Amino acid sequence: MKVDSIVDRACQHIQEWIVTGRFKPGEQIKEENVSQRLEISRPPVREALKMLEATGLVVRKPRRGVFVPLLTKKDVWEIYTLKAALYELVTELALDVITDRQVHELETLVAEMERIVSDDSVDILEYQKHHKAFHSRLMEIAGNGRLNAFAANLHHQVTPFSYKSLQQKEHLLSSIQYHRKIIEAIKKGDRSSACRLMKRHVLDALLVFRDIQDAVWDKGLLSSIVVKG
Amino acid sequence: MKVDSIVDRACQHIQEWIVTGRFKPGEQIKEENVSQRLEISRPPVREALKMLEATGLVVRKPRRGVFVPLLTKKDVWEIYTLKAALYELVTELALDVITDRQVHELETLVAEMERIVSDDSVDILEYQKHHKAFHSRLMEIAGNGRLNAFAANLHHQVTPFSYKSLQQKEHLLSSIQYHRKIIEAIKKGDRSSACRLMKRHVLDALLVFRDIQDAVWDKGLLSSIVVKG
DNA sequence: CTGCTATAAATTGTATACAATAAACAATAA
DNA sequence: TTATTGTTTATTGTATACAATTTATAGCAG
Repeated sequence: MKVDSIVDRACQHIQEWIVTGRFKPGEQIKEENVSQRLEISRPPVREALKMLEATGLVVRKPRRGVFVPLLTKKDVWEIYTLKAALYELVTELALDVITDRQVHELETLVAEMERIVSDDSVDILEYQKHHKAFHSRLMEIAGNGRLNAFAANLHHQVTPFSYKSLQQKEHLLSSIQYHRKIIEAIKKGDRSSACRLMKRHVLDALLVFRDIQDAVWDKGLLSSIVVKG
Repeated sequence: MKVDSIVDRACQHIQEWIVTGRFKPGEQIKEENVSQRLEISRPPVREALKMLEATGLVVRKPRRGVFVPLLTKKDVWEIYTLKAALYELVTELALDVITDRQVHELETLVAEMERIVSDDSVDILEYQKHHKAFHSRLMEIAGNGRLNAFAANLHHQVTPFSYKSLQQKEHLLSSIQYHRKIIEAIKKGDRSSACRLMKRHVLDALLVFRDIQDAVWDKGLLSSIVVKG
């Protein structure tokens, strides 16, 4: 069995702590703190933080330390503009090579999502599992590892802010509609509709983001992204 | 005056050595080698390599060392597929906010490029300077820092392979046509044409890549990207 | 009581030292 | 001659130690 290096494991742990809110946006991540929790020395922790710094998941203030980024409106605009374009590309690439068998797989996942949502007591974690599986599967079909890495990176950058928001029931009802429509478009072979729906699905998450983090938002910025969908 | 940290400078040096071919694809980058050249100790070199590893500019074989990646056909497909989509987005975003003044700036740059190419003894380095300025300026106008970072990353990943090829005179003649047409489309306000031309311009560089690195190519892979432009 | 300065504590940045692993080579046996 | 095994060497992985800088705090002057 292959085990990751200490640095890789440190990287994963820190990333998880950021994404799940154990390290909160704006908070400093102290090297010794991490090294003590993981029972390793500082150098591997530093290397792990350098990797996260290179991907933008943490920011370093020289001689001050590393911090979980606080996103500005501009940052969120950048991330969602990019994310929308990347997911359009995912859809386009996937549709080039998708098989009937794979379409059926995706359809089954959507059906599962619908079943869970229609249930009286919605199991949100279970829903998220299938939702994640849908997008992972589509990404896998698209078959572009770097596209996957970029998309995952952007996702991680916003997750600390939207982690709880996306668990809200209202958001699920909107989300489910998009997946149903996307599947229908795929089955019809309607490429442009599928891509457009995927883009709007991504930007839909942005709207929830705005509802929660109202303070950092104004509508002007949002509309500049959404109008063209 | 603000000076970069030792790690940042090591990062820049190593990156330059890779891009300009001082470290060749497939070659191992030994930590002590770098630390001696830069007259620093190993830890900052390791941290710099970890950053480059996180962005995919080097690959690490555990307990073996870090190496300049050897790209497969699949890698090149991934990179150019993504790069084309990102540059389409650059064009789209830039056209949302570009001013007449800025259009004129770009036009001037293209005019310079045409002048240089039409000259008897083409100064290729001078051409590249303006070519780079054109794309940098457009990226700047688009105003998405993360998009810029992603595009630069992809660019760095292929440059070790196309560094010399792109200095060929034949490629310039094709390149210049695209820029002229792109500017015309922008001036007409023809968004879709501008985006399509930019996409084809990116993929045009891929064709040169194939001509040089013939051994790793077959035409089937190429056409799967290019057809839809 | 407020503001400034100096000192101390905490944290990052860098260097040195040691451990572990894998590659290279040589020696020996089939 | 060739394959295999043991030894050596080179390189990475990790830990410890020290230097430099920044921030917090306490003391003191106004």
